[in-house]
Amino acid sequence: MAATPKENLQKNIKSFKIIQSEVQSINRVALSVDCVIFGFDENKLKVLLIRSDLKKYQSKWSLLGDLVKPEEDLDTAAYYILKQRTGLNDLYLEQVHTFGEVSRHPAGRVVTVAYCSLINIQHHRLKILDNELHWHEVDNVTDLAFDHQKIFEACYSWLQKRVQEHPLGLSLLPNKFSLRELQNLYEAILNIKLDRRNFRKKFFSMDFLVDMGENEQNVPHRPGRLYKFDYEKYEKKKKTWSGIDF
Amino acid sequence: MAATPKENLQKNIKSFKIIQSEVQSINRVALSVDCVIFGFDENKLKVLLIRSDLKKYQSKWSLLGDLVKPEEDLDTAAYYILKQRTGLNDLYLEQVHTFGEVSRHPAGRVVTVAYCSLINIQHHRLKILDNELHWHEVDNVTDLAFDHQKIFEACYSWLQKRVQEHPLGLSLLPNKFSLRELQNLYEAILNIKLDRRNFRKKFFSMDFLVDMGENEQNVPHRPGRLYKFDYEKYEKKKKTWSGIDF
DNA sequence: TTATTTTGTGTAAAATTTACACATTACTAA
DNA sequence: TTAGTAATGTGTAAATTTTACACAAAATAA
Repeated sequence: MAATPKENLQKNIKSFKIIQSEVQSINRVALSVDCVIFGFDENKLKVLLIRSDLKKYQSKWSLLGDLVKPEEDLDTAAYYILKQRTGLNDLYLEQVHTFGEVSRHPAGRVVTVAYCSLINIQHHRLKILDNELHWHEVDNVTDLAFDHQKIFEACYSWLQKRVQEHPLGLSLLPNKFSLRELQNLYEAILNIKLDRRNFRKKFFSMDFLVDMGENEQNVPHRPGRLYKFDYEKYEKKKKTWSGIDF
Repeated sequence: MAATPKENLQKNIKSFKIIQSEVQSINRVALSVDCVIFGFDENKLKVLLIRSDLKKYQSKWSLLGDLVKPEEDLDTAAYYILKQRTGLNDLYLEQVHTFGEVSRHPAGRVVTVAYCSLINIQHHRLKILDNELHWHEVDNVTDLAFDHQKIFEACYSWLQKRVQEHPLGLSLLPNKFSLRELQNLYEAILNIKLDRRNFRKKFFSMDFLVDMGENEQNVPHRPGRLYKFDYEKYEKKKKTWSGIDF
């Protein structure tokens, strides 16, 4: 059934005109941010979870999140959660996706913006350990509260793709790292084995690693060279064309 | 200054516990979706814009968007805008990013979720033409209303990256297309020139093009072969590893 | 029938990716 | 001190992919 011209006009007006009265009216929803915080320890990729304290999700694990306040930017809200828990410092944070299914949250309509963060577990000791906050191996993460499993998996997939084209993964390592550590990191994130010689060749040829002139300490075998990543150089060189391929 | 244990506890409780009273309280914001709708015509990449009718943004162009209703999924809201304007049909829609700066909208706090859509201009005639709704060449898009310029540019960059790894661009073409049309499309989106022979070789080697056994009609020169894209085959073959490179 | 325009095709060179093995270094334990 | 252990560091050949590039064939228009 075709709409009358009048109906069309009404639709039309609603569709592009966001006016103050509507913004202030009941057309509002609660907005939260949820952070998928990755760490790397014992050659395992880990994620930071907390015990949900909603009865409905009793005993289930959940991501760290909070409501966004009306006077708070989204990114700010996400940083705040990280700061609270880990004490901030050169951490990597990026928005991944927004989840807005009507009934995703038991307390009512809550739209959540998912952020992915990568932190170095050694450098950032956890600050508040209530509710059993701790690191979980990603392989063991199942059955999270709410739709957090879905959010977690979206962020994990995002990370696996993203580390292949961007050096964000290095945020999981100490500033000085050996090539073996770097390779372990990639193998853990991507869940594959890589050839050691080709991995080195690849990274050296990208030419972003700076030789620190130091070796590893306290390893029960020949120590590896330590490098740092030259982010400045990387920023200058960013490439836009990588070829059509799917 | 360090927080007291009590302060810490309060922070902590706030940080993971989203309770009903909070959801229903003033901790709410208006939520909108904005669609960056791309089309392809006359070998140019185009985007669908409407004239803003807010006085503050008089004479400026803006994206198509609307408030999300409390009982409406995000994706649904985005689809609805497209349906309204173009009459729906096999269109491509994907969420790109959420923009939530506190003062991005003059009517108050409005967080907006940006979607990118690709439609075939021939197949979808515009339905409602008020407010000078029409297609603009992407090169001429400047100075949009609100933060829409930023949103547009984010979606355009996203598209340029995305077409290199996903066949979404084909949504901009008719079902049957020639390789020249396909190449023109890629050249328009990426704003580069591609070698014709290598472009064909690449696409044929991916092996997703199905020869329709037909040729172009009514061209003033040798007509090209027509192909369609085999999405099913593509879905089966999706690859996960493309190699570290940045 | 001739001129014009665009399609369709192959090959050689360069660059990149892959597979693969052995000597070196440092620590540990006898 | 010496032998064993465990990981580092390195090069090359083959395979694959990417790039650069030119000419004959097909259809239309004059």
